[in-house]
Amino acid sequence: MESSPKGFIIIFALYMESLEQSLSQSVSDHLCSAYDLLDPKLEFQATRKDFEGDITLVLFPLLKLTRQNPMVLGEKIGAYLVEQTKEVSHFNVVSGFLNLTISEAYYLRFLEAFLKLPHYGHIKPGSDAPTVMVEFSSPNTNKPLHLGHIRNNLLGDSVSKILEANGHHVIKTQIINDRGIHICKSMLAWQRYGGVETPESSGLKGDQLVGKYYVLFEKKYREQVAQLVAQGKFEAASEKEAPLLLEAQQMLREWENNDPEVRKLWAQMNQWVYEGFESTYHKLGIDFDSYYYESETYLLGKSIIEQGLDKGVFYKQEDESVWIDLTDEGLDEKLLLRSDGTAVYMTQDIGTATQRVSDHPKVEGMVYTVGNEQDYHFKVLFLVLKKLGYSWAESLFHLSYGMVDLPSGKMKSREGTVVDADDLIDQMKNTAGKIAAEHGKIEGLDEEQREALYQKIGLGALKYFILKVDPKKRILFDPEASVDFNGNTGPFIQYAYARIQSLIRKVEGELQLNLDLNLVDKEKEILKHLSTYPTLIRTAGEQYSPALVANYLFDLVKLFNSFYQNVSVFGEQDQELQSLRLLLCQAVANNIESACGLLGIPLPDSM
RNA sequence: GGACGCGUAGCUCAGCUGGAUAGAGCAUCUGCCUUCUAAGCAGACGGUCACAGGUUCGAAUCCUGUCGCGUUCACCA
Repeated sequence: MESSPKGFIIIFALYMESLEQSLSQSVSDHLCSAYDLLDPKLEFQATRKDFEGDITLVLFPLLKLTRQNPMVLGEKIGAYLVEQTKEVSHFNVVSGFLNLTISEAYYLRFLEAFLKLPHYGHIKPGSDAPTVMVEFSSPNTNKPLHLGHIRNNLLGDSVSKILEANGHHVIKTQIINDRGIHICKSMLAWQRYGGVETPESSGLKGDQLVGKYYVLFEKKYREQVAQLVAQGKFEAASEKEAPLLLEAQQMLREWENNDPEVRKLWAQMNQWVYEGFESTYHKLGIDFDSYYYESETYLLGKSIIEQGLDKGVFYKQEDESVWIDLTDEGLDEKLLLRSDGTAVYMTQDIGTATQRVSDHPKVEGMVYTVGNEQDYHFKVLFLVLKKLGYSWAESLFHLSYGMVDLPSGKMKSREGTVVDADDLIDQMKNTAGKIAAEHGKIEGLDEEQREALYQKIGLGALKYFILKVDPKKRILFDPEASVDFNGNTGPFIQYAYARIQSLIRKVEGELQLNLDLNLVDKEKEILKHLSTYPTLIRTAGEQYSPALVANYLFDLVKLFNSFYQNVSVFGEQDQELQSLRLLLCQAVANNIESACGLLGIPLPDSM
């Protein structure tokens, strides 16, 4: 089994895809010989609910080629398929659509194949599989993570898992913006107004503590400006000359000059922030394989700009600032290095990208998970890297996503409407506990088990809520709606899984699958849906979209619930039918586990 | 103003590489717990797919224009 993962996958993962392929081949053969056509394009689709059949061939595109009317053509192809293939059991033609019914034996064999793999449809990366780096999170180090970061983290993490399921090696990474004036502001405020406070002494998470001083700086700075203006020493317009700000700028220069005192404080405060972030990542169930720090890559960026100047890709203005002209590409001219030689945002990103490739020479692609307000930045970055001639620059992708807005509008720190990540995670967990208690489902669980359960449900609800929306669309985060655990939600998915686990716990002995049984409609619907999973994984990977996985899961669980509530499993007297149903449930549970794994959603065995 | 994105049921969203009568969840209303977990199931109600043209056998889907919302066009990150 281990020896030949590729062959293994082809046999099983493509079981249903091969159905379409083999049908396609048969139809094509028939058309070519009967109508003298060359490789006609065939369009298959799932048969609509209201019609009898499983898979449908659209006849319209073939009418002109064959000069037949739809009824006649459909009858001919249908009859041919029933006679020539063992998969098609019968057919009907309705106004241009040839509906084919697939034999039950085919679905049963599919179920047998499905159960043999723990993650049916996922492709195990071989040793020669391509490596992709996925960058996400990349927070500012001056404030705690908020709801927007949660979307970023969940997207990046899930897309990483989806790419892995598509047979890629994935390196999850971040770029940490640990350099710049904003850090110095927090440092200065801490020095002046805190001095001794640490996470331990204050009981605050490190990121919260540093964030507190960043806010404090802004407050003191505003006060200072106001005071100076009141004293007539100052025009409001020249607020950038205020002593506190000048002091922060002085600190940045000292940092760049490697002043040991400043560097020590900087290292200390950043460490606090990182520890705070890690605790939030841990709560979210997220981790990273590598970290990049702007303080370590911006110099490389500068040297690459120099190389680009030599190559003539960039040009220097009279004031010594460096630019690239992208007007031929329909974009503007873009600054890459300031006139004083210092780095800008772009400089640093160029450095980080090249650093990553030199650290991981096998990297064939990079995904940047960054909000859509930076669409333009990444367009420029990718173009710059291409113009510098890097081969890997051809396979860069900006995983751009929409903002998370509140019913009251945008989150604004000034108005205190920012939804803190830690608070939100805790709230979801509390809500899970409250609802579980209302349902009377926590009897017999000890405190530890309850906590673990609430954690899973709360996190599942949060992740599903965020990931089910198409990444590029903005999300409206309504606290009211987010605590609803009915309908299209994470707990809905988890609940179905828990119900199946409950059934499976009752099973004694080995279950045998008889391939010669009759299926009821609801069983067949589930198998049909399961059969689309491999294609779904591939599409989700191509489109970098966890939302597709979430929608797939929702549809699966709806079908399962309907089956569960209308078809009895243990009430079935026929042992073979009972086994079939239990195995079908097992397959659904396996699939929920695989798909939830891609979304990072944990599953409880009971709830 | 230029560029990019979005506009589908009261609300939140699927569907968008063109295919049959546009689908879900929430909300509202009916039923269903003496049978495997009711965080569920069965059903009802709800639509000018922003608007106007075009492409064709066929358009929510593709093209053009208009309107509305958002983002972006810094020697900020």
